[in-house]
Amino acid sequence: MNAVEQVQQTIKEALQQAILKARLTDTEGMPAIQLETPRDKVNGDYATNIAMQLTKLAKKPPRAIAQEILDNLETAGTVIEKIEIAGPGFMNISIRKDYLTEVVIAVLEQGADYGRSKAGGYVKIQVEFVSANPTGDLHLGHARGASVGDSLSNVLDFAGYDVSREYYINDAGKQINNLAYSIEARYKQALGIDAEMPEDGYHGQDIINIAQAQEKEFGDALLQKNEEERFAHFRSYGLQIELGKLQQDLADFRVNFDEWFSETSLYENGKIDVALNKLRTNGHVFVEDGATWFRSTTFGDDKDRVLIKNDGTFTYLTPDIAYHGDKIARGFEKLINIWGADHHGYIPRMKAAIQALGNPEDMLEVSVIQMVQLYKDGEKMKMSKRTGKAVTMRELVEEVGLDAVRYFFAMRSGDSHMDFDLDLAVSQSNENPVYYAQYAHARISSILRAAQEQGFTASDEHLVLLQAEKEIDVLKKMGDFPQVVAEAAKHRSPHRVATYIQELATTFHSFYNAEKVLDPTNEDMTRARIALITAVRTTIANALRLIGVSAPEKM
RNA sequence: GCCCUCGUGGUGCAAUGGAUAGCACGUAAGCCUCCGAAGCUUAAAAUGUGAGUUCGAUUCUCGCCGAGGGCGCCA
Repeated sequence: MNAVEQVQQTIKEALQQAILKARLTDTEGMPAIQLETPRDKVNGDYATNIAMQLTKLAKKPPRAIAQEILDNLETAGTVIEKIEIAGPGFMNISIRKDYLTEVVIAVLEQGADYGRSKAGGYVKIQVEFVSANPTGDLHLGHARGASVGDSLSNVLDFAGYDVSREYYINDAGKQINNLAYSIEARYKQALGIDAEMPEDGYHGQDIINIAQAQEKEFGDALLQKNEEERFAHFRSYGLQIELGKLQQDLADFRVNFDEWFSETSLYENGKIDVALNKLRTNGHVFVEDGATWFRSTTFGDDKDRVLIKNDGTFTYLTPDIAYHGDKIARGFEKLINIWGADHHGYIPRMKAAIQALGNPEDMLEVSVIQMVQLYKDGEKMKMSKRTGKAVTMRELVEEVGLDAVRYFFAMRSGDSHMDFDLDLAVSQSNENPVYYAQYAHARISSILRAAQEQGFTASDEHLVLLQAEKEIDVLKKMGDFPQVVAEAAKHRSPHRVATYIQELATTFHSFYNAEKVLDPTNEDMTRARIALITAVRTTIANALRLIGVSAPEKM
């Protein structure tokens, strides 16, 4: 517990004591006391709506309850400087100014860990995201999914969850066969043979490149192999290349996974049968029209789903159920899947499967990431000019820059349909929001460099001097960070961190314009302010790190 | 037709059921002999619509209107 949390804890305990003393409820009925930071600072440093929450229990109007709490509250000698009733029954609390500066000490002590908390209780949680088929390049939508998934994972980790990031490789189904056939066709074409692409083939440039590389390496030698061998070769080779490319693209996007889980391994380890048997044992499977079905309607799906087709092969659902069964068997208490909006119709059957395997429905959470629309020159732009295909993640990063892409996706809630303004993201000017936060970090770095040259050092001995309005604003905003992270984790909304970064940068810039940090005529104040801005820089860097954006010392 | 997501200033987005609805772009007016003006200050401008639940609704429920997505023994 850092210094700020201790202050909050002290206030909560004092309120609880007062409530008990006033006999408004007993220990059993005591609601959790929420301290929020009021929007408007005339309403104090903290506010609580506890009096409103107690209306039902105490059967009195909120303001009367608030008054009774006040009458029984011991404030002498505590951090509470002032407490008053406001509006419909809020209790606004001002704390002694010398306690506000505790946050600076907390940040300087915790450094890169400032903002970390135990809010998540170390629940074992798995986040599965991207999971694009290894049959081509990642595109725009994957970039958003990767950004949101990675940011969410970072936030969960920081908020005290035990997080694992996982990518599910669809390396077993029909699409991989199509990949192999597509490479084969391109290979033949590279040899000058008239070959037709398969009906559901992949027409991307990457496939042509792979085939041409094969032609260079083997000439026509692969034609000598029998069809089965050649197919197996293209299949495994294509998979290796495509997967390697995915991994590289994601690493370059600052997204790293703990586990790359192969669909094929489910077949090899017999896990599909394990899952099917469990569904059968639990009575959720039936046979009809020559197919084997999962009675998902038992769990609210709008129709039952085929598991084994009448040709004896599995539908895509079957290994997916086995996969989720395996996740649970590995001990995860919570599964979060991040899916594109085009898969959202799949949620009810997957949730049904989770339940059919004997688990609570809410064990699986699916975050749906809505579509991204690129705009350039005010016009909708779906296709890449270069390739005529959907814009790839790599192209987007090349054009816009990694930080801007990560920031733009991190800014938005995943469930909002998003318009990505390419001109704004590309612009290297004050119009671009990513620079705003980075600029604050660079600016502080610059001041600290100057401080060092002039022989100033930080000191936490004179923090009490930080009394100016803008300084108080910065202190309070900085103190909010751990709670912001915890809330972002709880609501699975990493974009709240981006919103926070914006706010913290604003309070800093505003402070900067109002007060001079380096002042040779006031060394104590200077040293206190250096401590303050050092803490701000750490907080901004930590927050930027959570959303995968760099914190530059110079720009 | 059924299901899901979303409707907030001119535009793009925020807001655990709480106080005077935030931010950015754009618009208008100011601020650098001074630590980085990619900054600051000020102004105008918004909850699609109709009911309901509640002390209190941008938030929850239902209807309507609008946008996107999904409804396969494809993945």
